[in-house]
Amino acid sequence: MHIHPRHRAILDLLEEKGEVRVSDLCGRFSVSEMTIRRDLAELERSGLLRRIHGGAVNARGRSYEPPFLSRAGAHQFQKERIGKLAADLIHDGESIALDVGTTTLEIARALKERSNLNLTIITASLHITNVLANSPGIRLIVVGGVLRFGELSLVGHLAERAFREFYVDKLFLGVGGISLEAGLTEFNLEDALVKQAMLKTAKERYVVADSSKLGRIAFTHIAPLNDVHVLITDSEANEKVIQALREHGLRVMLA
Amino acid sequence: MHIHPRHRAILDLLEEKGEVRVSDLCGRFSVSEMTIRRDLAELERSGLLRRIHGGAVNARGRSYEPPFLSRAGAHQFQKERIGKLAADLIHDGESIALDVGTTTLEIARALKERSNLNLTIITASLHITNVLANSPGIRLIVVGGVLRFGELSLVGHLAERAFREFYVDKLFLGVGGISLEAGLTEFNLEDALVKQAMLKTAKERYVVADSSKLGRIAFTHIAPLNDVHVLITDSEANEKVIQALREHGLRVMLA
DNA sequence: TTGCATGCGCACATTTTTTTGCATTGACGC
DNA sequence: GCGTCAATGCAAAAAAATGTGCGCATGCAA
Repeated sequence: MHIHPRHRAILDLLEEKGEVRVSDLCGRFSVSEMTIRRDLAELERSGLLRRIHGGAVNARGRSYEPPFLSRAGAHQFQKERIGKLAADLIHDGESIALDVGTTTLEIARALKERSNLNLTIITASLHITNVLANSPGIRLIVVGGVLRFGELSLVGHLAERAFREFYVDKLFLGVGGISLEAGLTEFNLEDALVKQAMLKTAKERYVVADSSKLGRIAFTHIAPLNDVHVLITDSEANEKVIQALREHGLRVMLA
Repeated sequence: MHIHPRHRAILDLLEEKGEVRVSDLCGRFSVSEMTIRRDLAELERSGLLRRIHGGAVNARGRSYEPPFLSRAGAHQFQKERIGKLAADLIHDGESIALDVGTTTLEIARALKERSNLNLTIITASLHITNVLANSPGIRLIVVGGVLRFGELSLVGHLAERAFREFYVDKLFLGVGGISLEAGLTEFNLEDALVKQAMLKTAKERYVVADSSKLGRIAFTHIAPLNDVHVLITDSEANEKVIQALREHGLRVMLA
């Protein structure tokens, strides 16, 4: 990729100060504010910084997170964008299944931001439950099961059966990998079984996966690609891979 | 999600001091009180702090809603003693059902302290789940259900059915009231239904109730006194009431 | 009770920043 | 020379952040 020297300089400044302002940068580089905004927008798309009103801050070191929620640092920014886009697809009154995972957790966070939304949400993730607890307007159904440490996900026959009993408008599924050859795959067998159950009961089925998951094959098979309708990923994704997935009949949305 | 540096600074201050005031913050950041109020409102919506009159306090650590917290304060010492005593009755290898409530939560906390204990615990309380998550040796089964705000308890047919499917060695039940006339009673109907389901599947059935619950009658009937074997309460309890309960065949333990 | 002080939050005004559409520039290849 | 294309600038419109005025609630002291 051809990197603009100004971009490099902006990132250096950001590294040094932690925060930069549009008004400051345009003077420093003798360009218009418009140009700086475009620069920042592009750098933000690459996940190298985060835009704020009037400037930008370092993408790393966002520290005010509730401690009990572990942030998966990797591709965090892409996940947030995916989460936001997914949340925007959800309409008032719908019933939604939210899978376990850091990307789906971002959907939950984005949903919490949107108020006056009446939703029924079913999930096997206690992280998501903790985020959405006490959100007015959201009726939260937690499936039962054995608690899997770390992920705080519920697995086992209680979980699988619970999903079989509810029919939802939309499912947002997280995966360990998605590829043409192996379809949807996952690292943990028990989680995979739950995912299979989820897939059976949803009208519209979305996979959310940041670009690092594309083309990757994890340990267990979940389902063939055809079982889902839409993939939501981020704009860093390799174009050829996306094209191939589209030709396979999958609708792909870029966040 | 907004990354406003001021938000970040407010949270840092909060972390340091434990409490911040609107009037102080608006001077510190040279903005109007209105702006600070808006900031605090937004941060509260994200669950990062708790608003109080004139300012905000840290929400981290014990991160949940007022109703539960305020109730947790009452008779806290007694509850801790009861929890400790109950936990001491639990032996390695047993399976345990832990009911929803502040007293049973203390049992969970006491259990977490005791290491090298292999247990299977089933519960409908997300507070308890959060306490016991990642405790080595404890296999945690969470029943499913609809999340009841405030209590963070799971209710409904998923919860009831889950309890019916597991047989446990010991059940520790919390109640809203316990009396000779009305037996075991509870404030919330849905919780009461779940409690009934729990009672059916346990070999040894304990009620934990601090002395303020004795002689009190809450809204719904759970079960007659005969359905439980032991009451664990604190030593503040009225002796006559205890005597009466003992004569009725209930074993009473004082913590 | 009344009056006062404090704090809250809505509605609207103001300021700042961003977005958008379009024009301009200059490098590059033909 | 000339068309193309990416980079840039400009200005109007839109959106976001902030400030101000005002009514309301609460607590406290006269």
